[in-house]
Formats: sequence, structure tokens, C-alpha cells
Amino acid sequence: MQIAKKYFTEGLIQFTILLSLIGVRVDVDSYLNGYYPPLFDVNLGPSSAYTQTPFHSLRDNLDGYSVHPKCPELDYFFATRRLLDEVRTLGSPRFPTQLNTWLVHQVSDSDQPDPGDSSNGNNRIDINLEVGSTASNANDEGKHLQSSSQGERQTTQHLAEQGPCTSGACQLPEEEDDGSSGGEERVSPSQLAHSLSLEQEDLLDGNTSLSDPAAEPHASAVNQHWSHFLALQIADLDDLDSMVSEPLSDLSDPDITGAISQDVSLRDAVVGGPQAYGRVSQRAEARPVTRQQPAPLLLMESTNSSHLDSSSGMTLDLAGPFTSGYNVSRNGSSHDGMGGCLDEAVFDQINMLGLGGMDAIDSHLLNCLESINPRLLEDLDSDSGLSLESGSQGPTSPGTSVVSSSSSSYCEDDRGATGYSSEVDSINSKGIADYSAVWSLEDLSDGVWHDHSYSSQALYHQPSPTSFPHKGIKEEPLSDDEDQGLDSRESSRDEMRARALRIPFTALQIVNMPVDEFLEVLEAHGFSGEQVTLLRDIRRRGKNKLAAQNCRKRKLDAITGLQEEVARLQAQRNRLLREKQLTAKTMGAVGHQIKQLSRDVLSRLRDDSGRPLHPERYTLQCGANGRVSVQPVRRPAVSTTAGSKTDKRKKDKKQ
DNA sequence: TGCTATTGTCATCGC
DNA sequence: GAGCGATGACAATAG
Repeated sequence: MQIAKKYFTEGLIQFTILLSLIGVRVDVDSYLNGYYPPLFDVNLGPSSAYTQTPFHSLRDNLDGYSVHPKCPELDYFFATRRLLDEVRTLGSPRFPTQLNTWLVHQVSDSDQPDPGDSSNGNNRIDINLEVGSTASNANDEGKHLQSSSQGERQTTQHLAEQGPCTSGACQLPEEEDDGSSGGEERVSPSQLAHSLSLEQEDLLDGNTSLSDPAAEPHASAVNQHWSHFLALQIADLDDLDSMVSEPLSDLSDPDITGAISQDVSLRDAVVGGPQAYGRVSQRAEARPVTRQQPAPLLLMESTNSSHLDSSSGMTLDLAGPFTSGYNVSRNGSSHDGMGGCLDEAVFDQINMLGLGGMDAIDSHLLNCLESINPRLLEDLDSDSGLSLESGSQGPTSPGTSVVSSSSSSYCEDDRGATGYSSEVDSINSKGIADYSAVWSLEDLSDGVWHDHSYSSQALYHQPSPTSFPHKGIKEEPLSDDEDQGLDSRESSRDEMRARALRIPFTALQIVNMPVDEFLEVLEAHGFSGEQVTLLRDIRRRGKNKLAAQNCRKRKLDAITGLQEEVARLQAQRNRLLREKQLTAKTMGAVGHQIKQLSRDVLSRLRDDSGRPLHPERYTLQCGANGRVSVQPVRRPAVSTTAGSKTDKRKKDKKQ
């Protein structure tokens, strides 16, 4: 019997969902404001706690989208995080209407319709499908909807009662009445099932809520048809499940699967219970429960969604492919190593919205990364451009002798060197011996010509005054290998001019010299004006040459980053287009089924004359409180109005 | 010989 | 105001 009630209740709810999908407005704001903050968070974007993603600090621009050419693993990491951002951007579940409507119908109060409003001037037949209403909804409903009969009032009382109760024998407790005055009473699904069964009993007993007095003689017939329809509805909805899931099964793209799986995670984060995610349950426990019965609602929803009961209705079946996608990622069958770990991390982040556990998330991510690729974390720490708040090590290159010699100097760089170490290595492997007499090894390792660093201070790391041998500088020119940073011909030209003017310094020395040292050299050697000018020109040109190289390098990096950004956006666009097509397919299938259901319902109803209602003349309308009514199709007076306007225009023209 | 990419240099701006 | 980095513009050169 309870199974029958379950199907009965779910069938009603799902039918209302179907109606809402075709445009019947369902006011859910009043419900969502107080009851479902998780859903609200999802719909309105990330919560403040969620936006405090520590990994924002890993990248300082483009919201972490910029790509560092030195660490593709990290780029993948951030790409995964971008998916999370996209989920946030999407903001709402894939089928918000279904979900909202489902939630709406999980909530009801004991609001009693205004008995005084018994007027029913419309040719409308109200079917007592009410599964819940609120005071606000009732007010809104009172503007244009039906009155309530005594039986309906009793039904409403049943809705608010906790346990089984015989019809009309139970009175609403005062405390519940007080609590429901604001229209915020919530009823568990079992209560809904019970109340609906009582409603059915009322219908069968003749307590029809048909607001049209003229329709009362046909109430018994309507009830019979209605009960029969309800029985058929459950089967139809099961058919709809397969119908809807079929187009969903067309989706084989792993990209979409990933996207859907994220939505599933969102869904579970909203309504999921302990079965879905332990963390979600923790959140539910952490959230103070102010209402009497939210937990059973969530529990039931989670159970259904997690167990994928194929016979439990459209909503559950719609979640089927989502959840399957989720399972794919959770099982990690298709993702190895970092991919699977990051996917899991993404789900964790999604499902820990507002938990304030970002530290735990990040540590989890790092643990995953470390377990997969320990070197990645080394890169995170060692790469100055992507440092995880550790000390910048500069453009060091592990495995080379240059690292140890130059790292110290880079550590002292406040601005952080972000260059590349390969060329630093090359110069040290080639020219150390020749420079050692003039420059210390540390100076050479920080050589200007071979470190395409964007940090000027790192490039022009100044040797200590004591390390600069003012009087011991050799005058030997740079070899071609040593001068690879400078254009050999141009350098030789300056060198030749310097030698011609008897300047005892190489161009490299002049350029690398700190300004204080440079000025000291100018004063100490008593150079002539021409020599000083040449020295300053050599120094200026050398520094500008390096600046130009750095500038061009930056341009290339920027172009590369933009190209990758374009590729990412194109992929995102394609994915969104596929999702749009999927949604259109689903909506089409649901709309088709809605039409069939409406046609079936109308064909089983009778009008005042006892004739079956013509499907084209009547339509089913779902009120804000879930009450379904039959209303005649409003024929827009377009023809008459338009005709009159046309006639008027003709008359005007004639005049 | 023309085209393109690379590199150096100058001028300028802003810090 | 000098020094310096960044950058646009131009020129020279190599392939």
C-alpha cells in the first residue's frame, strides 16, 4: 500500500513538474528563500566562502587562466579548476524548473483557502490535485482561482498532520497552525502520499472540490476518470523516463559527460543526503535545522537520486545519465593519475560549497597532486612564476651547477625572477673560465645576456663591491661564445671603438656594472669626454638590447597565452552548444509527453452536459500551489479585434 | 631580388 | 633630475 502511495505521490508531483516545464508558472521564491539555501547558492552563484579559493593566489591574472609555458601540468590543473568556475558561472542545475518544482512540491503548509471565495464565474473545473500550498500562493490564487470546499479544507488539514489520521477526525495542532501561518510548513513525502490518498478518498466519496457547482453532478464521473488517470499516469511517466533518457543517451562526448557530472554533483550538493556524499551530510548537519521536517525530504531525494530508481519517475531518471557521468568520474575508470584526481577534487569543491573547508579542499588537491606527480609540487614551489607562496627560487635549473650558484642571488630578488634557465646554463658552461678573472662565478651565472628573465633586478644582479676587481680587470675581448647575448658584429663594433679609445672594459662589463660602480670607474680612470660618452652609449645600448629582448619575449608569451585562451573558449562554446542541443531534445520530449497526458486527462473528464471535454477546447492549468484545473482555451479575440481595426483603417482610408 | 624573421638601436614614457 | 625598464618604431642583417 505504501508503495502504491509512493507512486501515487510521485506521479502527481511529476505531473506537476511536467506542467511546469511547458510554461506553467510556479512560484518558488517563497520556498527557496528560507528552505533551500544550497539551491539558492547554486542559483545565485558562489557563496562567499566558496569564492575564497586559495588557488586564486596561484595566478595573478586572468583568474588563473594564464598559461605558464613551463608547467603544463599546472595548466591542466588550472584547466580543471576552470571547469569548476564554469560550473559556478552556469550557476543553476541543468533543469532548474524540474528541480525547483520538485522542491516546491516537497513543501506544503496547512494554509486553508478562503472559504468565502466561493465564486466561480468561469467555466472551470478544479481538480483537487493540491499537494501543497502557501499563504502567499493562496492569496495569489484567490485572485483568479477557485474556492475551496469543505472537503478540500479537510484535505489541507490532512496535509499538515504528522501521522495517519482518519478523514475529518484530526484537527490541526495549534503549534503547527502557528508555524504554518507564514506558509512555511513542510510536509514529508509520506504525508503527501497519505494526504493525497485521502484526497482521492474524498473524491471518490463525492467530496469533490470542483468549484463549479454545475459540475458537481459529474463529480463522481470525474473522480473515476481521475483515479483512473492517476493510475495511468504513473505508467505514462515511466514511459516518459525512457523517452527522455533516450536522447540523453545520445550524448557520448566525454566533455559533456564531464559537464553533466558536475551538474549531478551540484544536484547532490543541493538535495543529496549522506548516501550521495558524506560531506554534504556534514553540511546538512552543520546547518541548523529550523524547520520540522526538512531532513526526511532531503533524505528521500538523495536516496532516489543516488539509487537511480528507474521506476521512480522522470526526475530521477533525468538524473540517470547525469549520475552515470558522475559515476564515471568517481570511479576513475576513464581518468588516470592527475586527471581522475583532479576530477574528484573538482567534485569535492563543488560539493563543499559554503562549507568553509577550502583549506581541506586544497590540502586534498595537493595530496592528490603529490601522490600523482611529486615533481609537480616541486615545480609549484621552485617555479618562481607559479610559486605556492614559497620563497622564489628564481629561474633555477635543477641538475646544473648554475643553480646552486645563482639561486641565492635570485632568492634575494624581491620581484621574483621569472625567466628561463637554459641560457643561463649555456653561458656558464661556456664562458666561466674567461670571466672568472673579472667577474665572480655568481655574477656570471646571473649573466645578462643569457637569462631572458622579465625581472630586471635578477638580470642585473649586482656583484658586491668587494667582488668587483677594479684594478684587475682584464682587457681581453669577449669571444664569440661568450658574447652570444650580444650581436657579435655590433658588439665588436663597440668593442673596437672602446679599444680604439683605450677603454679597459668589455661591453659586457660595462653593461653589467652597477651604476655606482660604473660612476666610480668613470671617475677613477679619468676618462675623457669621448670615452665617457662611449661608455655610456655602450651601457645604454646593452641594457636596452636586453630590455628589447625581454619585451619581445613577453609579447610572444602574451600571444601564446591568448591563443590558448581562444582555444579554450572555443572548446567551451562547443560544449555549451552541445548542452543546449541536449536540453532542447529533452524539453521536446517532455513537451510531447505533456500534450499526450493533457489530452488523456481531458478525454476522461466531462463537462456540464456530461460530454467529454474536447482537448482542443480545454487545457490543464497548474496553479502556483500545485492545484491543477481545467480551463477552457481562451480564444484570442484577434480576429474580431483585428477585423475591427482593419475595418477602421479601411474606413479611414476611404475618408 | 624580394620577403620574412631576428636583432639592435633610438626615442619616449613612466616609475 | 638621473637612472632604468618598457615599448613602439625603425633599420640592419641573415636565411
